[in-house]
Formats: sequence, C-alpha cells, structure tokens
Amino acid sequence: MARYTKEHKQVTRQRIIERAGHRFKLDGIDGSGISTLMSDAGLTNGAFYAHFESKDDLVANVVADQLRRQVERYGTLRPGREGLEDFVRGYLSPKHRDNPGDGCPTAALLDEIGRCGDGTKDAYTEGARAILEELAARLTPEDPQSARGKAIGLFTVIVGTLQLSRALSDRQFSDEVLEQGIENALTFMH
Amino acid sequence: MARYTKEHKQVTRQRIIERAGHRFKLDGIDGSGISTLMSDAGLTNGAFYAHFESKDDLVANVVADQLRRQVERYGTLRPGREGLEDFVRGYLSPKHRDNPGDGCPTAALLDEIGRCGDGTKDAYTEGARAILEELAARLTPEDPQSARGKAIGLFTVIVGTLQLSRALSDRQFSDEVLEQGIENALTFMH
DNA sequence: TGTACATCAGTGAACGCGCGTTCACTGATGTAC
DNA sequence: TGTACATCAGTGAACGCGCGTTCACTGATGTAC
Repeated sequence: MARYTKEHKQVTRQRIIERAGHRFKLDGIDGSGISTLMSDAGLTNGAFYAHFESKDDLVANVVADQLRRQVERYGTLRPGREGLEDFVRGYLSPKHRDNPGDGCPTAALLDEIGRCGDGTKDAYTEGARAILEELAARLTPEDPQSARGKAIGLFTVIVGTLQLSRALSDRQFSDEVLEQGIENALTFMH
Repeated sequence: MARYTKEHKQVTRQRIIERAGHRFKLDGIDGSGISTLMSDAGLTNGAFYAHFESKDDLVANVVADQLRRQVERYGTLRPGREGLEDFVRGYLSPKHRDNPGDGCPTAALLDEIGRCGDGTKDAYTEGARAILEELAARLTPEDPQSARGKAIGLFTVIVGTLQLSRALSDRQFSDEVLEQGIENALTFMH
C-alpha cells in the first residue's frame, strides 16, 4: 500500500483532517468514531495514531482547518458589501441548511466546541478572530470600532439562524426562519 | 426503597427529566450516559426503562420540559420591553456563560438537537414556537408581523452570541462578544 | 387490630457492541553496493 | 543495471471500558381477611 513520495504522509494526514471535518459536521464530534473517520479517509483504524496523538489532537486540527477554509471562502466573493450579501444569502439557504457536512463548521459544531478542551477552543478562538476581521473589513472600513460590533452581530445572527432552522421539524417554519434571518442579517450591514 | 404514594412514580420521572436537563446542558446529549443520568436522580441504571422507552424517548421529554421552563421564566419578568431588556442582560452575562447546566437549553444544545430524531425535533419545534410568541408579544403588539421577525432576530442573536462566548478560550474576547451581543440584541427591540 | 399477600418501584448483574488506544506485523519503497 | 536491505505508512487483531438495554430478583407498600 505504502507508495510514499516525499510528502505522501502529509497528504494522507490532510485527507484525514478534511474528511473528518465533513463527518464531524454531519454526525457531531462525539458521534464520530475513529474507525469511521479512518474508513472515510480510505484507511484502517490502526493508522490513526501514526498521524495524531489522540482524538482530541485531531479535533483541534480539524477545527483549525475548517475555520481556515471558511476564511479562504471570503476571498472568492465579490468585493465589499455586495459580496457579503451574496454570502449571507447562500449561508441562509435551504441548500446550506440541508447539507451540514459541506457547510459552516461553526453552525454545525459551536455548542460542542464550547464543551471541548483548551486545544480545540484555542484553535476555534484563532479562527473566529480571523472570520470577524474578514467580516468587519467588508462592513465599514472607515469606522473600525462600529464595524467590529456589526461583524459580531452579523456572525452570531447567521449562525443562530442556521442552527435554529436545522432544529425545526416543520419545514415551513424553518423556511420562514431562514428568510427572516436574511433580513435580520442585513440590519447589521447598513 | 419503594415508599410509594399515589404520584410517587410521576415525581421520580419528573426528577429524572429535570436532572437530565442539567446534565445534558453540561456534557451534551451524546456525552451523558444512562448510568450517570440515573445516578444524578439518585437511582440505579436498571430503573430507567420503567420510566422511558429509550434514551431517545427521554431526550424528547427533556427538550420539551426545558423549553417549557424557559417560557415560564418570561412570566416572572417585568412587563413589556423593560422585562425583555432585563432578560437579555441576564442571558448575555458571564454568569450564564459560565453555568450552562442551569442555563438556556437552546444555547447549550441547539446544534445537537438538529442531529436528533423526529420526536426530539418535534418537541423542540413546539417549544421554539412558544418562545418566539412570548418574545413577539413583548416587542410591538401593535404590529405582529414585524414583531415576529424581530423576535426571530432577537432569539437567534442571543443564542449565537452565548454559544460563541462559550467557545472562546480568550476571556477578554469572550467578554467583548457578550457586551457587544447586548447592544446587537437591543437593535431588534427598537 | 394483626397477619398474609399481591403489587410494583427500584436493584444490580449481565448482554452485545463500539469506543479510544496499543501493538506486532506486513510489504512497498528508496538507497547502498 | 541488479540485488539486498533498512525504512516506515499502513494493517488488523486485541485491550479495557462505558455505552444502551434486558432481566431475574428484592423488599416496602397498601389491601384483604
């Protein structure tokens, strides 16, 4: 099996982290076992500890990686407020709601991260800082103080809205929450 | 042990539900085992299935109970907008952030509820409806349509803010998020 | 009033299973000669 | 260029443990006589 070039192991490690991000967002961190995670990456359970010290170690790396990807996504948007509006509409869409595995790690895992150890929370904290800075930069660059406050409002309202929409079994109610959430998010962008 | 009066079993069942609410909010649903839950209620694991069909059955009952308590709390507030402001300040306080076991079930469990089965999501949906109605009734009773939208905004922003503050390992950053969250929540009350 | 008994809330050991983790082993690789 | 070998990514069985669930049993109760 081992077909190792120079960076072969790093590539495998990155594949484990990426697939684990998907699985965690689908089934939760507690709900995802090592065997399943390794099988998702096309490997068997025993290889796990050649790449990570423990499950906690993996979790911290996955959280850091997921938040990094989230920040990178902002780079692909139209510049300024227009890009942010596009982002909000995609974020609060039925498609995003119904596909958590490919979606925002914060919406999928925020309360679980709050119960994690220091390593994971440190990784999350660093990522959250970067996201809020990205959002603030697009809001009112001429007034950084107010932009930061609005960025926090925008971020928390879209995360809370998406989570709520996923917890509602009544589709119509859930759709209403998403649509109203877009309007609520826009109040932080004016 | 059995000292059973008429409603003895109902009282025990209610005690299990109440203590399980506390435990779930502390350790998560997946993170709380039946033996621990029963021990919290002063019982042993075997008695569990005399009260509930399954863990899922308990979870649905706990979610319904927790949301009911949350709604009842609104009745103890000062009337109108003033009461709502008191509520928001208490909700977005370091004390609430640092004591999830005694706090809001939505902030502690929302993304996990999104991954639960229909029974639990139905219970949550009913409870969320009641909470949003309570909030809307205090906002602008003369304009129910706009009140409902604002209630959704208020609810999602305080839930998202509290969850975010719990996931940040940097105390100062976390405090900033809480304080800004109060201002952001107030924008939905004007 | 005192005793025998059916009721049933609760006990605690056991079930099979999947968890996170360990470890002896495999076998394809790049390197040495 | 061809062969022997050290490296090491990955295998897969096993560890002890706690999970959700089952079940034969206990013993205090309220009731019957």
